[in-house]
Amino acid sequence: MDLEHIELTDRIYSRVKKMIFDQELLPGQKLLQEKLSAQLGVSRTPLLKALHRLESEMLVESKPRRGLFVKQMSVEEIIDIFHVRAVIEGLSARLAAAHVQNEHITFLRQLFQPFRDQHPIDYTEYEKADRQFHNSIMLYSGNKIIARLEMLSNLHLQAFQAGLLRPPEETIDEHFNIIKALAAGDGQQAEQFMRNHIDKSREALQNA
Amino acid sequence: MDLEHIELTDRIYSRVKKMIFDQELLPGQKLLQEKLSAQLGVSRTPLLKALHRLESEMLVESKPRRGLFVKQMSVEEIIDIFHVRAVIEGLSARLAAAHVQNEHITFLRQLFQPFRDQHPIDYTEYEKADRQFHNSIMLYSGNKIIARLEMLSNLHLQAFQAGLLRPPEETIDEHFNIIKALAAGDGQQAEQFMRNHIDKSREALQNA
DNA sequence: AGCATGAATTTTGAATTCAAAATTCGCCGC
DNA sequence: GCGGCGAATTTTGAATTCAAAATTCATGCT
Repeated sequence: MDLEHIELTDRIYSRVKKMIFDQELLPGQKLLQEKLSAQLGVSRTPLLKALHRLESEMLVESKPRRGLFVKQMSVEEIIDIFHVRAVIEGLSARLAAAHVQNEHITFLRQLFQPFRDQHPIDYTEYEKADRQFHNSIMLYSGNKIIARLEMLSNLHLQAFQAGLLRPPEETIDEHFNIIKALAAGDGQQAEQFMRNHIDKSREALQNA
Repeated sequence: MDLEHIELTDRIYSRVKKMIFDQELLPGQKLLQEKLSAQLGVSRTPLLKALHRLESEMLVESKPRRGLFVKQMSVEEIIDIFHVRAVIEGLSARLAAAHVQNEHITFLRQLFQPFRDQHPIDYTEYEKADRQFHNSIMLYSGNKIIARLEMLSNLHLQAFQAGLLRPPEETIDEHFNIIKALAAGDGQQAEQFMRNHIDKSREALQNA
């Protein structure tokens, strides 16, 4: 019984995901299966499995009989995602408040500490911290279904790169307020703060 | 250019999904790829693609090197799902209130009309109406991401069959109240009613 | 030159084949 | 009779092959 074995598909999945996040594969680009699988040194079978998984995470899009493409998000879709994020992450914050640990709070604080007096703020670094912040709270919720939806908070990359989102200067305090509510174990307030935080970003997007 | 063509995988996907809902394939049961694909008259390739799609919808579970199984939900997981449903469907109701059509309202009302003075209520029929009600409102939200999460409201089947949920007599009025709020275009209230409705079912589940 | 037609090439979707891991089954000792 | 051991069988994960559809390319026509 070989429980250690890591599936080829899983490794390919991670590599392709990274390629998309690193912009080695660009939004809208067609994914030539033969070429990509050759590049990765595997057959089309595990590559396809990985790509279908990414499709379910909305990073890849399939056009039947046409091929698979790196998903290109429209502003409308990003707005839809933000609506969903607001309520899902609001719920996460509420649930997390009930059983968050001290180490968790410390970790969340430390994520944004470097930017408190950094001028100008390194947007790319801040964006990474932001992603970690949101992903962590979803994990701390302890809800397994939310864990599956984590990808929702990884999808606004394009909007961020296009400069469509609010600048760090505007959001950093909101993050600390959420952390405060979590630390106080106040689920209602944590939920409210998180929802407002994400809703404001959506509104910025809608007015852009 | 053959746009009409329906992929084999898609047909297999629908058939297997139906088999699961119809309990031809039982929760926890192992899915023997060779046998199932033979039954369906296809090779393992399109069957596997379909099963992986169902996996992303949480109807099927994969245990690496062990095989694919019809997913068996634990009560904890169902509770997690209800937490998520409450906020997602609450959001759906709020968004739907903004642009719901008269025909939609009529359709929703007509779903529950038969049960108003039916005694005793046919639980199986009511469950179908309930599913349609929730799915419809998610569609009326107009949010494409919510449409992708529709499956969440199709997953409590087991809980229902186990008699763990609230009886129709208790929920029918809640449904009509939601419809009223939608008809009035009151998004806030529609959201509140929907959240309460689903949260109450979750609480019933937690106390069972 | 620009466009339409159709042949050549590429690429996808599906079936088949193959190797490695897991499961089953029968044998043996106790 | 029961439990463990190992060979036979089954099943999975991955590669390869094959057919059908889509795309590209070349040719000839206006």
